[in-house]
Amino acid sequence: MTDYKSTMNLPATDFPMRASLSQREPQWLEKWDDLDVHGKALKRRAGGPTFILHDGPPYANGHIHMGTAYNKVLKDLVVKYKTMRGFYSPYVPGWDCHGQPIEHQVEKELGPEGMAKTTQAELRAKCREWAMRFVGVQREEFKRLGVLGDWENPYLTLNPAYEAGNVRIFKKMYLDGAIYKGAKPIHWCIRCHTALAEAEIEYSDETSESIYVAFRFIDPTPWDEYGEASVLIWTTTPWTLPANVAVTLADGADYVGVKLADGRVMVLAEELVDAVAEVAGWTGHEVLSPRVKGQDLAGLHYAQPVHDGVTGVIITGSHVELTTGTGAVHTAPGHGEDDYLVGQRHGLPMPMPVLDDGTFDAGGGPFEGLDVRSANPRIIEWLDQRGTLIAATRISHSYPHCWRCKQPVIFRATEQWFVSMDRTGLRETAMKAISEVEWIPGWSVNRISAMVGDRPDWCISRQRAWGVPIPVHKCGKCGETVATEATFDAVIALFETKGADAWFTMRPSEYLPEGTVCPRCGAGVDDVVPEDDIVDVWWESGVSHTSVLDARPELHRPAELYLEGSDQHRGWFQSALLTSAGAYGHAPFERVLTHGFIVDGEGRKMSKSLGNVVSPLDVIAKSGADIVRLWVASADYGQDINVSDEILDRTSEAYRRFRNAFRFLLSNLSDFSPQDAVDWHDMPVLDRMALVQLADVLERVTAHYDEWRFHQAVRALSDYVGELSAVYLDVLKDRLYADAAASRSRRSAQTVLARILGVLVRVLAPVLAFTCEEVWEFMPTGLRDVESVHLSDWPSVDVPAVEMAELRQEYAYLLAVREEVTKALEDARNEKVVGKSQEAALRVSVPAEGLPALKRHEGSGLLEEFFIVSEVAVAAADEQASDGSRRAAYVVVKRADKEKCPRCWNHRELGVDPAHPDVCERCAGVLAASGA
RNA sequence: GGGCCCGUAGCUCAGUUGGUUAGAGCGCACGGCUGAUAACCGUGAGGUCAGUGGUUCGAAUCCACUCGGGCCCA
Repeated sequence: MTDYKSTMNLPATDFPMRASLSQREPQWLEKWDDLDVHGKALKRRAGGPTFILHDGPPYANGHIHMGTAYNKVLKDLVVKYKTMRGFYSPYVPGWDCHGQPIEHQVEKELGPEGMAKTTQAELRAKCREWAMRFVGVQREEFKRLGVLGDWENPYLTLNPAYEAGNVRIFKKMYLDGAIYKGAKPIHWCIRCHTALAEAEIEYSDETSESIYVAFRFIDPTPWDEYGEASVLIWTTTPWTLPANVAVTLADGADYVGVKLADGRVMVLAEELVDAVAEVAGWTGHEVLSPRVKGQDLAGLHYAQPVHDGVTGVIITGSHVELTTGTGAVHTAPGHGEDDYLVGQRHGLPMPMPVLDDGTFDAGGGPFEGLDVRSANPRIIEWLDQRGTLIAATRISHSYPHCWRCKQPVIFRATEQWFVSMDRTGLRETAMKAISEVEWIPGWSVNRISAMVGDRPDWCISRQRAWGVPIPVHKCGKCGETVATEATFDAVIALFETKGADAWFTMRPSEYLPEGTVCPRCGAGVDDVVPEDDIVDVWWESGVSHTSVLDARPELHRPAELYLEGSDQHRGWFQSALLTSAGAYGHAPFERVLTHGFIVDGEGRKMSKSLGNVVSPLDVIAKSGADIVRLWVASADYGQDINVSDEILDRTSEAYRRFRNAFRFLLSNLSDFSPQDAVDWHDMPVLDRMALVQLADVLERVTAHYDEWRFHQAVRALSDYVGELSAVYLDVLKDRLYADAAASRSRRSAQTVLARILGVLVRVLAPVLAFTCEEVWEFMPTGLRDVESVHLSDWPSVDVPAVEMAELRQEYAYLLAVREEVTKALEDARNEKVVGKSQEAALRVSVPAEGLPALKRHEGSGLLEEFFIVSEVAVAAADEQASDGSRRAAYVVVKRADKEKCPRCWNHRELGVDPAHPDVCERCAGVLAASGA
């Protein structure tokens, strides 16, 4: 038998079936670098509509993780899509470079001795070095993910111009009266004389005093008829009693009086009476009526337990627990977070009798001069002598300690700087700004509104070294704040030229205007000293709308989009919103997209202890960045996003399907160029149907992208490619392989394949950034108009609109019939009647309503082609299925009685052409034309 | 403890204003093909829609509670 294989147009391409992404991707990175794809894309879009996605700066410490990778890829997806749609969409990545974690790392590296020898300026230099190192590390890692942007010129919060932006906003808000100096309790180490951040605290068990103290009421109470009433409090920090100003009760809880054996009445939460009685060793006590709700006792006054002649007040709060203690919480706003917040809400004073070194000043009353720890037993003894100590024991509990000296830390109010939410109406302005922003997904607006709606004033000062100074001065003589438009402008100029480092090395007289004087005592510029504190890093990153969006000519404020994880409702979204609302009166973004957090396959957070951490770097090394990108695009970011080995395996399988489809398309276009294209009206109806399908899927996918539903776009494409492989591509093989290479029928098929390829490679490019570039390189040169797929335009498919509906309907009908055919073929296969479908001859019976649609194709070859069988006879169905249901078709399968053509493998009449007696008529024609 | 949110087949996702037997793709099982071949095609088995209780003629969909999970607070 002659070998006909060589006479066929079998698929041919060098596009590898195996992706080997981890090896091949770097090659495309190089190409993009060489071409400057991001820059070129921007030039192509210059003058067009803009779409600014403003990057939220990740912290420049450590390697990237799944969360940062996810976020960056999602951003890149948006930028690539918008760029293809014709938007001028520059992407300027940024890093958050200041802050306690870096300072802490550097300090740990230096060790205590090294720290002692290091000046603040030197420490800052080391912090800068550290930050820059990780900017470099993360930059390479983000680039490796295929993220395009201005990597050579990112924004860094430590750049002088950026630092100056902080001062611009501060100046505006300070001069408006929104920024004030107040006090707030923070963790304080009395041995190191320093403030501690949460990360600098180590918790360990500690034995503490546990005392119950009676605060005598001076207002009438519901229990007065039984004796002298007191509210009974419990505390483990007796030394905070001199700072007591209130007692907080639980709102809805019931309180009762308890008459003790000695006749006094103690007021406490009813459900804790038994527990307290046991600890205090009460016997013969009596629970008195009435039972009163916490809120009904609010406003009563009692005698301050330490200071004679001073009173405290009963208030209520939601933080009061009824599991331990008495349900009546001793409240000293200067000594605890809850106490501070509840104090703020009730407008309580905040006495702070403890000095830097932990000793009491005059506010400590009888304990002045003692340090807080040695004061404890003295206070207990003193209370006992006064008769107000009801019980005293000791308990062991977890207590915070200083990471440096391992000593217990205390909560102590210190002077801090605040942004007021209400003095200048910032809360109102911000709430209005929120309402003008598009929040995606929709629930996101609830979250940000709730947070801004009831957040306390923003404490923006930190007692650290590595950051941007609070840009005000104080009078060295009287302590008054020195901050005017002129001093702010001088600081802005200083930071812009020399950076914030100059704050720590220069004297104010070197950069402040000569005429600067203290507004209170009139001291001159030589007596002015700079503020020690630095600004909260959230403030710093927040002002990027000014330091970056306003500062860079290619960007603008407000940005079209901020896109971050949902934790940023508390973080960057809010700090950006508040600083922008405070300075400009509106939001810095037009819309905000938030995504969920990365969790493992079971939905639990990733942690080292659970051993479920997946690193993007490992995935890149094992499977490639495109797998990461496809995983990102496939997930619904509206909720938490799962990742696990299994999920990534599934992602790789989905990837392979796309890749194989690309390979098939490429391999059948190796001899095709645009001038071979066949016009719409010269195309077989199947090809026109395929183009309608393509137009439909493109429309769906575009809508999904436009509505930020990337996973739906990927799904639509995946479904499309699946059906394409199963139906159209499978059907086309006969024409592609067996018809004459340059025949109109084959060229028509190729025309459609080329359009499909052109659409797929473009619409998938934002997701499969590397693979689509690879495909681009393998496409016939006539099919690509630019050097890189990432420079190309979003595709369109031109199909005569009037014909679409009919073609769509007819295709749907043919497909329904085809489904019955495949089922029947499967049955026949199981009966060993046929193997491959080409061995089959069908009789297809259809109900009357479908008959004309099918009948008119009978004998044209279309049905045989579409079902991939050798013969189709169409008949009217007069029967119904045995179960009474109506099917689209009833199919009888027989083995084709004609012989198999050795060339095209269809069963046809052979030898019609005596010149080629072995083969069927079609193949004979092809052979004759090619001169074989 | 509070605020916002999530829980549909092994995996990723659809399920329109509550309306027949809850869908798809992948995976899996079985089969076909060997001219997309570490591919391709077909058939099939998988779900008490987290649970419980309500509202309703009817609930995956509305309400309440419980369980599990996430972020942010405390």
